[in-house]
Amino acid sequence: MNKRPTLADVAARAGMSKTAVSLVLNNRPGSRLSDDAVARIHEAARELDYRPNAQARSLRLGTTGTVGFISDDVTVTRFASPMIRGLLDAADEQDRGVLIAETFKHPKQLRKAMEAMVDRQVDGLIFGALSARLVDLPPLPAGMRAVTVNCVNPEVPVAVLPDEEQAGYAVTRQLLDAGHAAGLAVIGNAPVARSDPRVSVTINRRFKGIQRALDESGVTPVAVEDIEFWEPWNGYDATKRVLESDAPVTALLCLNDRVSFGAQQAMTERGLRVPDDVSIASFDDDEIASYMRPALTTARLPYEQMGRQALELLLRPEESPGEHLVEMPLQVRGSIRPLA
Amino acid sequence: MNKRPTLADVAARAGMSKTAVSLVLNNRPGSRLSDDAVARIHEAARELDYRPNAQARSLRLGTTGTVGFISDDVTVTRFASPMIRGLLDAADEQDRGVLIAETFKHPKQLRKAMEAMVDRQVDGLIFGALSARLVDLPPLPAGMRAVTVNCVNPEVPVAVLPDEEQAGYAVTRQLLDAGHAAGLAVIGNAPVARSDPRVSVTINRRFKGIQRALDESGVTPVAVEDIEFWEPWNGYDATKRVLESDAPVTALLCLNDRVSFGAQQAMTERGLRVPDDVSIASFDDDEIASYMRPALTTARLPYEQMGRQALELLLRPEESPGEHLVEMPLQVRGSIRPLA
DNA sequence: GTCTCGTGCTGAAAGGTTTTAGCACTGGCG
DNA sequence: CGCCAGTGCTAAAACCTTTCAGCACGAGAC
Repeated sequence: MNKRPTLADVAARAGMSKTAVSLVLNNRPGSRLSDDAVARIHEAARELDYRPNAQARSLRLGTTGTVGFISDDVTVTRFASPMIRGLLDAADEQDRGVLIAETFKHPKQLRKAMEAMVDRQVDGLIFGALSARLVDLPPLPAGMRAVTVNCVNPEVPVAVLPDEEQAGYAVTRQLLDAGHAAGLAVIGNAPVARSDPRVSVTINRRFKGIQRALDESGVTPVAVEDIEFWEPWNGYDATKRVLESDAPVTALLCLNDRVSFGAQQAMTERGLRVPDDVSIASFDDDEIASYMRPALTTARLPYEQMGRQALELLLRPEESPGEHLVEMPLQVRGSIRPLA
Repeated sequence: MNKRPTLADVAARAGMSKTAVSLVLNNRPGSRLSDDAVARIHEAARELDYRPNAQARSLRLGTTGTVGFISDDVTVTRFASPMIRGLLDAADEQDRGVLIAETFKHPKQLRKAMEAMVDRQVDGLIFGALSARLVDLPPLPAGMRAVTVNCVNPEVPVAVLPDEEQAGYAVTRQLLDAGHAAGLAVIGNAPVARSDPRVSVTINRRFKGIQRALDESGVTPVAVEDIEFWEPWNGYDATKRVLESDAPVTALLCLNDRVSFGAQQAMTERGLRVPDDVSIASFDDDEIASYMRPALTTARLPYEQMGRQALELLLRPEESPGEHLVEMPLQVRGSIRPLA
């Protein structure tokens, strides 16, 4: 039952002082130790399989090499997974640990999670949210670095968000370029959500991008259906309404993939096929998008990139305040048929 | 730019020694301080908003109040989310922090992740995997507590697994009880996976439970289709084969929900409806199961419970070695039609 | 009047690291 | 010879907590 070797053990074995060992192992420039001494120290450390005690080091340094990730619900939803992946990946590259907490229940929980992390002396905090919205946060301790990802907060200087305007433009462009200018229906206008930043700060940008593409080509949709929540059954209902209205629809621009999924079911029920009868494109690249047949053309929410970028921005010494937009790449699959 | 207050600050303010403050704040039994002193100390701590320095405490105590969670891929997939939720939830209740890492790339990464956590002196390690399989782990440091969740390893004494045998039985029972004894097809036998514990240690139990229910009622399926990987397109193909064989099928027992999803597509294409023409039941309660119309009857993989239980077992002082099976609750939805 | 015991409290060490300040020695220069 | 600069190295403090050992004092017992 022998404990972990300490710096002192290494020093003793190498016949040097703790100072010397510390200097060598952290190879501090300017410490002029003989080559012989350096070699002996390295050898002793290797033999003992010495690993520094992180607590002791943090205590001395006031820094832990650990960052905290706090999310409302993200951690905990399928949406989150790629975000965490990106974050962990980047953290690993920079030899940082990641402490994680979720706070989906209550502001009190958020405060508690933050305190727990601050007590553990994290070097920075990343706040993530499920939907890209304005979030409330308790005041940050002075000097605490922070970045928000997929959300914004006035106290936090740097935010990582998906570039929804670009995506709105790209998806619409894709449909128009395929010749669907005359028969385009938009499934999922969301008047309520669009007016409340606490629901989403980016949703309007998605629409703005869509509008820009439409204006550019002088196109007016043949139908625009409101949906309050972008869920499959609502997409199903809305699509049904459009199909029953006898509007000359050749393509559905759905506001997300779950809506597309519902839309496709509605079409299948009426004997319409994708993309032969009606094309579909949408947003998010939800898992479901690749299960559908044909697979869905969609603009991907780049969660992994966002997670990665959040961590890198947090650790980057030079502040780069402001919004960092991450491109939403278009996944071109089989759901759009080019019209002759 | 004032730093956090320390124990010494509180002591000074209360006119007491650091010892006294420590005693009071951790209310150690047997330390007999006057009521007056206790009150003064609490007051001083409150006024300064004192919070103990976690590193210093850990250094002294050799314990950090933090557990590590390492997963192959779990962190990072939608499967994982509920597991992490359960784990974080339980951790929060016990005032533990959770350090997280993933190792989906390489054994070397796993080793590195473990070392990082051991260096940070976690009080215990939880290993999670995407599929319930036998995993390789580097040797654990002596005295390190550990539990595996959704995987097993000979070095780790306690493992948390879903109770697949019970689920197999329950799902099959549900179909048989609905009168489908004479027309039951099994979609997704997986001969290769069944023979390799490094792919899955639980898959055989699922089949065992199915078999038990079949034997109990003296039922032989009208078809058993092999599928190597349980993905939608394979389910689609397998179902198509069954439908084309003209076997008198009234119900499909699919081995997971993604297979069900593909199966349903194959049926829709042939103009068959669920559940009117054919019933379906399966396993996992994947997100997709609730999107399907009708929603799928399925045995839920209880990831959240498993995560929670893993953490609780890790922290429970009395060892309870062995496998801990968590029930897979049957989600009864609309995909099974009772036959008259 | 001395001993013993209980009460209320504190000093100092320990835990493992980093870092500042400085010691001892050598060789070269005036 | 005396001085200085450079070289190779180390003692000790500091980071903040917990806890062991024990001090001082007063009261009661003998």
